[in-house]
Amino acid sequence: MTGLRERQKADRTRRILEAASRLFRDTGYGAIRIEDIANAAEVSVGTLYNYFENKGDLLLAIVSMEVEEVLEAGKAIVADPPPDVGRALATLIGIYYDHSLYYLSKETWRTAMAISIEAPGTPFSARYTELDGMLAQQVCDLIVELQRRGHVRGDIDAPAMGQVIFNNLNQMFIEFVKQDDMSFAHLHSATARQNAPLADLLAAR
Amino acid sequence: MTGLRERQKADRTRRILEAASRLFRDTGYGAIRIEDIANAAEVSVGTLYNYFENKGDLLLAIVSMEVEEVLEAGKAIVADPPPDVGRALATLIGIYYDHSLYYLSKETWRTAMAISIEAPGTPFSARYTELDGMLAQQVCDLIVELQRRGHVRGDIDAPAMGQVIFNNLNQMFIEFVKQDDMSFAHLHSATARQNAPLADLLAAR
DNA sequence: GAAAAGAATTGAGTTCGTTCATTTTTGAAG
DNA sequence: CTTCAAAAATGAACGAACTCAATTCTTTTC
Repeated sequence: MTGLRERQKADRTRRILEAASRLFRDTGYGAIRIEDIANAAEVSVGTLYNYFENKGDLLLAIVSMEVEEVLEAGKAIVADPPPDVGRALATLIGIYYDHSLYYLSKETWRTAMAISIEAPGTPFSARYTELDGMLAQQVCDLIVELQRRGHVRGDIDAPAMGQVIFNNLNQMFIEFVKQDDMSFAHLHSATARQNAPLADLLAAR
Repeated sequence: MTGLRERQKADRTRRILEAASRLFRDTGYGAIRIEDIANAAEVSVGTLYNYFENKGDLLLAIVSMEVEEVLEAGKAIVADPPPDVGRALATLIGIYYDHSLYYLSKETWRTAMAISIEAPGTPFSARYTELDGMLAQQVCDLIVELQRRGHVRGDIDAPAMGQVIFNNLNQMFIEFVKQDDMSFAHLHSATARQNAPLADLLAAR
């Protein structure tokens, strides 16, 4: 049976997440005070801190939900990838990049990534890091799938190469959000150039 | 002529940097208050803010000095690298990694990297980012030098591959500082495994 | 259904980074 | 040496994240 206490808890969590999500999106993480979120969610400041360790952890809870979506979207590519390695990688990475700025601004990404590095022990920071690992795993899975289909050399160390490719796209994404004037097009082309020799290495001849 | 005002300015900068460096090292960035640094440096809080934009920028000024040392140390390797690509990369990366924890703790690195992502516009954040770019350039330089000596294929896109290798080691370093229980040995071996296929790709036959 | 136990909420208080109006110091000009 | 303007230093005040002792609400027990 679902008790009153349990229902109220779930409802408060939802209200806090929705309020924070909307306020962060509309006005930016830095400009919103905890009190603003608490008011909008109709809870007290103290209660908010019963649900989330701190302001940063609340942000990472929101960001994690977005990453979960990206991960889900990536599954389709891994399940049925283009036969060309370069094309397959570009498609998967394209999904990652294109989803990223749909809900979250560069400023929000900067804050989220900064927090995940600075405070890795917090619950949703751990969750975010875990999801990051799952994205890396997905790149590895793509390579393995292409190996299975004979489009990638069988003697390639898929986990190692997948990690390298993921680390590179991750770092490029950091550069991208660090520079407000860097365009999506530039991010895509820079990553494509870097992936070209790697795709060449992977490709079965 | 070097006026009094100029000398006092340089002296205050030095005192602030030395005080902050010592206090951050001894007690950790988070535990030290601006007031503590100001007291130790024998300046007022307001004065400290005339010299550094904020607490984070002061930390990045300190960290940047360490990165400058690493960059300097790397020059020797680029000037006279081992002929084997894998060995050459491992040597250069070894210098980067080994220097890193000599003066600065994992906690300090986490904070510094977080700040450089979150507040990229601050003076010493920009300096730190610039130095990071110079490290990446150094990896590229190493590859070019090995190309020149005939130990790396001439048709390799050195800037692209150098960037990939640097981005990977950078990201691995982030993972390293995020996990307090991750050892140096693990960092080295993971990076070595990832670099193996890349070295293979680069090597002239 | 009353009462006790336990769980969760509350908001005033604390702490610390940062600001800025005022004061002090320095260098230049007469 | 005195005066003046510009530069720099100062620390009290401010704002926002976070805490915690007191209070209120749920659940359980008899």
